[in-house]
Amino acid sequence: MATGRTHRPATRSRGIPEATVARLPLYLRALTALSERSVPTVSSEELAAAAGVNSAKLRKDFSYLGSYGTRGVGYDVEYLVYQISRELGLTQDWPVVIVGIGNLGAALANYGGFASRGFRVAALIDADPGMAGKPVAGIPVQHTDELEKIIQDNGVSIGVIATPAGAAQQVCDRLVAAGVTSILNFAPTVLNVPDGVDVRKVDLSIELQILAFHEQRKAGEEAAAEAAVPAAARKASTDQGPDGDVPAVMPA
Amino acid sequence: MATGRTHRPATRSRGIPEATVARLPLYLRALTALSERSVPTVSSEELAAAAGVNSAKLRKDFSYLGSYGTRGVGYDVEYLVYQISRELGLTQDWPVVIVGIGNLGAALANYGGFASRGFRVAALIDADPGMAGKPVAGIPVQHTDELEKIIQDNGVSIGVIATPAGAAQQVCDRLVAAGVTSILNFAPTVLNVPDGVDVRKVDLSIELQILAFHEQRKAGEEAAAEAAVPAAARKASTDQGPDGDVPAVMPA
DNA sequence: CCTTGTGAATGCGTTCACAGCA
DNA sequence: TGCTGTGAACGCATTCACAAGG
Repeated sequence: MATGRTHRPATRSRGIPEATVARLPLYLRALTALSERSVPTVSSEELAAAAGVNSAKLRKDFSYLGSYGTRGVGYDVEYLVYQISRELGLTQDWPVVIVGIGNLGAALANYGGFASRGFRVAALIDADPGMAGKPVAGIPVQHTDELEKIIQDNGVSIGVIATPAGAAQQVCDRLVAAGVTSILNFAPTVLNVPDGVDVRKVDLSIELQILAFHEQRKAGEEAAAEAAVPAAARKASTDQGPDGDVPAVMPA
Repeated sequence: MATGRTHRPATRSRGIPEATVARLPLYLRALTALSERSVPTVSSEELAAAAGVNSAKLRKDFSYLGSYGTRGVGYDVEYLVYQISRELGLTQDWPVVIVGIGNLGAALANYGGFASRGFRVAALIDADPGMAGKPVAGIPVQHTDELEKIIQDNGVSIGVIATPAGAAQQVCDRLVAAGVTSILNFAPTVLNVPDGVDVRKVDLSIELQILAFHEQRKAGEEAAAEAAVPAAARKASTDQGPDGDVPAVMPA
């Protein structure tokens, strides 16, 4: 993991486990929904169900933030929303640039979930001079030449890369040199970044391949199950081990 | 919990750890690149660098697949490509449907990385009757009414949900009822699925929030560092672990 | 009673370090 | 000699089960 640094720095570490951090946005979303329905309090059991995790995990997660619940009652929805938002740094405004305004970049620019939480699309950047000036999602696309200036003028620290794979590392280098320290990478490439820069990646192709792996195994199991009873000949031939553990890719 | 099986069933488990499975596509991509450059063999060290992991992890990962390397030499690139492809189930063809042809759905339909590995977009489905018949990425959009028929006629087992959050669960239920057993969810919702169905999710907003968390912490550390050492003493770099790896989005 | 908060137990994944083998 | 393959050690995450406390 990019971030999972294990450093034990001088200051009394605030130390929230990475796995917990990754779930906070999930809790926040569930809480926001409750808040909109004006639900005042929620138990760990209920909230866990809404977020798709189990309640013990949720309580443990919250215990890293502090003691925000009331025994015998549950958690105050509004208060928790605030605490988690603050912990995630969503009480401030994060200007974001998107580099690479193709199909995907445009889709990201149009994505509403952006503004909903502290994120603001500060600029769209593309290498195609023909795109310069054209508005996408109401924001004019700017040319790559302006990249450094844009980053600096807007104090951008988070960049989204939606370029073709071939351009990604180069764009990444420029973003980092200009001061970006967090990158969300949609290009199917491994990005090399210096220490102190976080990279998270989203890769459709990888996700599908992981699904295919499990899918294939399910098919093998079916066949094995079918063959198991009828045919007595249990040869060791099929080395395709029928072990039935299909891991939970997600809560649910 | 959807899946989280823990059972240790009869047969001796073929058991490839989930974390390993999630990295196989990464190795495969690096190997494919080497293959295209006609590199015949590669050491664990080199391949690990290309995939952005450390070599011990890579060797351990491969050890779950079998002994495909040669001591003192390394791995045969072509052979490994084949073995990993087979393990991931990419030697067969996976028809996929995309439901929800908005900005994102259209971007996914146009995404080239699909066909490159065993995946084929069998159909595009949208609830808007106005879209029916319109071609996106060369494929005519079909109406949601046809969903069940499409799934069954094409033997689709993998579905991609790119609808608005409000429609996702409903679409998911219909996909599952029609026979889909693997779902890639782009909608910002927790999907409930029966056992035996795998769900992976991709959520832009969550990724950004995780980045924001670390970003905020960096800012805090900077300030703390500045305050801690008023003037001189710039110590030996910032802590930071030795490994410069790149993360993964993974389960959740 | 109820539900939170948390030590303790367990399980999984990563890393280490070296034995085994071309 | 050099690199793979792997047992063992370690560390992180999850789960259990119950004490604490409204």
